[in-house]
Amino acid sequence: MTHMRPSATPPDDVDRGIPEATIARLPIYLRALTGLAERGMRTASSEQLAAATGVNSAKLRKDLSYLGSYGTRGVGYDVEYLRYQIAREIGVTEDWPVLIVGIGNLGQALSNYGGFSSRGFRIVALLDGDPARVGEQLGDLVISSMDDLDSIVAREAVSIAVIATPGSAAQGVVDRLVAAGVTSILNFAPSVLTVPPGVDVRKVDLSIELQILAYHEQRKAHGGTQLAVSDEVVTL
Amino acid sequence: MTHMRPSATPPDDVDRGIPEATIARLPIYLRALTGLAERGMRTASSEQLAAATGVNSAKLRKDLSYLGSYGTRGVGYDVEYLRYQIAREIGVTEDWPVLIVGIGNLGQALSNYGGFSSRGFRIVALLDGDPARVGEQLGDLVISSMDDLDSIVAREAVSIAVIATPGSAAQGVVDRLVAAGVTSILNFAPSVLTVPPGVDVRKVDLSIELQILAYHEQRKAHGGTQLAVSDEVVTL
DNA sequence: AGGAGTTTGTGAACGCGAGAACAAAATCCA
DNA sequence: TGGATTTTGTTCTCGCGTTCACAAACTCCT
Ligand SMILES: NC(=O)c1ccc[n+]([C@@H]2O[C@H](COP(=O)([O-])OP(=O)(O)OC[C@H]3O[C@@H](n4cnc5c(N)ncnc54)[C@H](O)[C@@H]3O)[C@@H](O)[C@H]2O)c1
Ligand SMILES: NC(=O)c1ccc[n+]([C@@H]2O[C@H](COP(=O)([O-])OP(=O)(O)OC[C@H]3O[C@@H](n4cnc5c(N)ncnc54)[C@H](O)[C@@H]3O)[C@@H](O)[C@H]2O)c1
Repeated sequence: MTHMRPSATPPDDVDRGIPEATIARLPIYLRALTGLAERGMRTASSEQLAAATGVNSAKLRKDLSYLGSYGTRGVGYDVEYLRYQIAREIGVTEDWPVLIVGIGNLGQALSNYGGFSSRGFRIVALLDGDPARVGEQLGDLVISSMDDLDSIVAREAVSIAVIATPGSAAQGVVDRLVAAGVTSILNFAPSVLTVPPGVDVRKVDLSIELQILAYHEQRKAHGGTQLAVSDEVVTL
Repeated sequence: MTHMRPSATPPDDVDRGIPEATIARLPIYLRALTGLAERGMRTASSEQLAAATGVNSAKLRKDLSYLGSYGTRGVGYDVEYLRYQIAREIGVTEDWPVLIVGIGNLGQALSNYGGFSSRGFRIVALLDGDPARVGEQLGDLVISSMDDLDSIVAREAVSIAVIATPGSAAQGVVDRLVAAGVTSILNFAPSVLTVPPGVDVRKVDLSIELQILAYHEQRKAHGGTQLAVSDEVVTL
């Protein structure tokens, strides 16, 4: 998908390229604004938003400036207006249909979770490879067979799917999802997925998160650099 | 915790500061090495590891070089030896005791998950604020009351905890965890947590992940920059 | 109307991480 | 033994993201 404009050199134009790091923070701002709106706040300064989100206020202002000049100097941002603008930028003014594959421990927890609907997503189907599970009722939905994948994706216009199968099954499932037309995937299985260009994969790996915590925890225990300058190993 | 060595200026010494980005990848290498070892592979080159992890081989070599010179030029890395060295660096040669607070949909899925034990963690307690849930058996464990938090943390020497309560309860739970002596927290609740210095918090937010996917998905649908140079809106 | 106070939007400096490229070190083979 | 081959460890460069700092823009009060 290397689409490049004819005259390449000049970085003219309304460069619509919002930095990836900013995009990852927009949902945080969105959530904070929703919270502020619920508490009746009409406007909010970048400092207030910074306090509510834990993001540095200058960084927050720069992030918002990528969307346009939606603030008023001396006043701040209109909470409701900014909330809508961010939702529009992210693309969650309407709900996205989402499909979950692998209805085990985790898949079940996800399908029971009510928080997605208020954040721009609607779970439209649950799929599992185990024939014994197919037909089982779970909330409003019934678990479907993998055989129905293509028809479901087509009927519901699904472009986002969640994988909660064991790691060994994940690549096979991805391939089928991609073949069915899914182009965005959230992967909970601990495996490296290969997808064709144009398909996005994000992964959530709880073991990795814990291991990162463990690393820092270990450092805390061992107190600084042991083999450093003579400074008794204190081991607090 | 602003501990700084007397003579500040020269960056001499065995600078034990491994970049955060590297630390986040070590668990990926660890998992890949475990997989390769299971398939009987004795040595692996950086290219092979790169293929198995989806990480650029140069980046991978640089990451590993922070741990020491564990490779052999012309040969590669000894799989078992490197696996152990990484596990040691992360701090998962022994299991860390972990405690989960909030045994709802998600907390239950986590406590049923078998994958943690093989990756350096052992769930030692489940806590819930709902008195009706206390005493309920769940696998090997029984749900404890929040009143037992301090004694459990002390008895099991817990330093890592997982929060899976509703967002509204999260800050209160964190405060209690910190007071009990927990210094690393993995948070699933969609709220910004405030903790004293010395305490690490990592968050996992599924809605945010989905929203990031939605953003890119929206871009795919609208085909490039619409208001750009005259170049018919193609909308593939 | 005008000055004091507030807050945004952004230019500029800086630091970190990614990746290319290559010299050094080890193996293999004749 | 020595040259070809493989692969690591590291240097160098570049781009992105963070942060500071401040002028511009707006409100409020007198
Ligand atoms: N449960 C957790 O808390 C947790 C934590 C971290 C990571 N994970 C990861 O999430 C994934 C799911 O975990 P889980 O505990 O829910 O596992 P699980 O075994 O409870 O559920 C897996 C489900 O996937 C289905 N499945 C298997 N192969 C399939 C296929 N080819 N096509 C469609 N469906 C298939 C199974 O029938 C089962 O229902 C795993 O990869 C696990 O490593 C889970
Ligand atoms: N379930 C999911 O798939 C999912 C997905 C994304 C995010 N989350 C988030 O994870 C968290 C848990 O989700 P869930 O679906 O398991 O919720 P849940 O309502 O099913 O479970 C929450 C549990 O926390 C307990 N609890 C409430 N207040 C408490 C307190 N003060 N102290 C101790 N325990 C307390 C409740 O008794 C309950 O058992 C929520 O913050 C949710 O937003 C969940």
